[in-house]
Amino acid sequence: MEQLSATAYVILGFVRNEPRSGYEIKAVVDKSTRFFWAASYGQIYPELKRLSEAGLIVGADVPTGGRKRTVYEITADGEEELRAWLRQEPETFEMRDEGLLKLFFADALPREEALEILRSMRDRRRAVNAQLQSLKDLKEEIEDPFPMIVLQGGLEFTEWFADWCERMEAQLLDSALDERSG
Amino acid sequence: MEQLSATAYVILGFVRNEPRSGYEIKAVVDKSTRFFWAASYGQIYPELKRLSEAGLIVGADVPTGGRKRTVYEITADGEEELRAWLRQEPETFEMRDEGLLKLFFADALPREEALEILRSMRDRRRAVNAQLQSLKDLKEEIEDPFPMIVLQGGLEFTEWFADWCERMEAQLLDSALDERSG
DNA sequence: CGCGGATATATCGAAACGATATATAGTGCT
DNA sequence: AGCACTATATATCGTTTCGATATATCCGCG
Repeated sequence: MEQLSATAYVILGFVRNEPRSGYEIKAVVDKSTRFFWAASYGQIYPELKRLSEAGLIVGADVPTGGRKRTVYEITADGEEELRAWLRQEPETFEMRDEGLLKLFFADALPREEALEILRSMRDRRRAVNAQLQSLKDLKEEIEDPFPMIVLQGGLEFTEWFADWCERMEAQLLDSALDERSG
Repeated sequence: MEQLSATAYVILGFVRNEPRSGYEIKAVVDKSTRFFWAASYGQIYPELKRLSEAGLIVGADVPTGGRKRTVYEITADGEEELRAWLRQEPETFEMRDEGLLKLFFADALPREEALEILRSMRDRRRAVNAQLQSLKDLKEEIEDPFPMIVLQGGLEFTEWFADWCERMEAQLLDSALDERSG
């Protein structure tokens, strides 16, 4: 069998404990893993077909009134495939941060405008932190601790990053003073 | 004019102070911005053509022996375009971390194997930290402070992340003990 | 009853990824 | 001098992903 994409395992993970439709998978991804692994409809629906053909999930037609709807459950093979993947060393780690990119080239701006980049970055991280906090607030206590650990990591990360921005802003202000006085 | 991609600005930034070929741009990206903004040949060469046609850079044929070679410089228009972009609020922030994704679904594994994910993540962050440290070591003191600030940020981030992995590992071990004793 | 938003699936062009083809230059080894 | 290997340089191409949108039904609210 072809190597599955990480997005395939996102799907396996989310249909593991309860049956879900493609739409529901997209919704739950957007409320949780999106911060470190996003998925679009253009990935999810074709992937559901592939996983179904491979026998790792099974779909059941559960229409809501007259609108057709297919919910998927994981199979025993799918469970095993998911666990096998979880046991492998994580490979992909990618980051795309336009803020860091702008900061990298900030020498092209007057110093005061360069500082503005750091302030934007800080504000953005704080905003995401608030977003994560509201996610945390509406979550009841559950037996599976891992989603909460990851969410807590997101909270600490955004806090750390925002603080780093402030420290760097202060450092740049200090060095500007040094140059003028010394 | 069409909106330029962030990768276009990476190119503008790197040809700003010295003329560079597409190959050299790829090389310098791979040694610096790759950690928060990667670029492939498939983006760079077409983008060089577009930027050249738009008058934001100019190419000069500077062959090495019999091998043709085009190096690009930024124009006054290109400088202005770069600065205008730097002044805009950063938009894109994306992360894809297969480690966090596996951790998120780690309840599907026995607890001991789940901890192994955190150990892998920690090791990986430490390895990247060492990589960044060696980059830092071979860099002489220069007037532009921003690339070094960003590099220092990468060092602190990888350290923070590795430490977080260790803290979470300890926390999971503790809670496992609690369950057994209480 | 009708409007707007949520549910549900599908698709499609544009962009990005990443691997590789092609060709020449330089470097080191025997 | 001959050879292999790596670096330089540009180009391309199939696959994947993004993200926006088309289509259709359902439900709640006024």
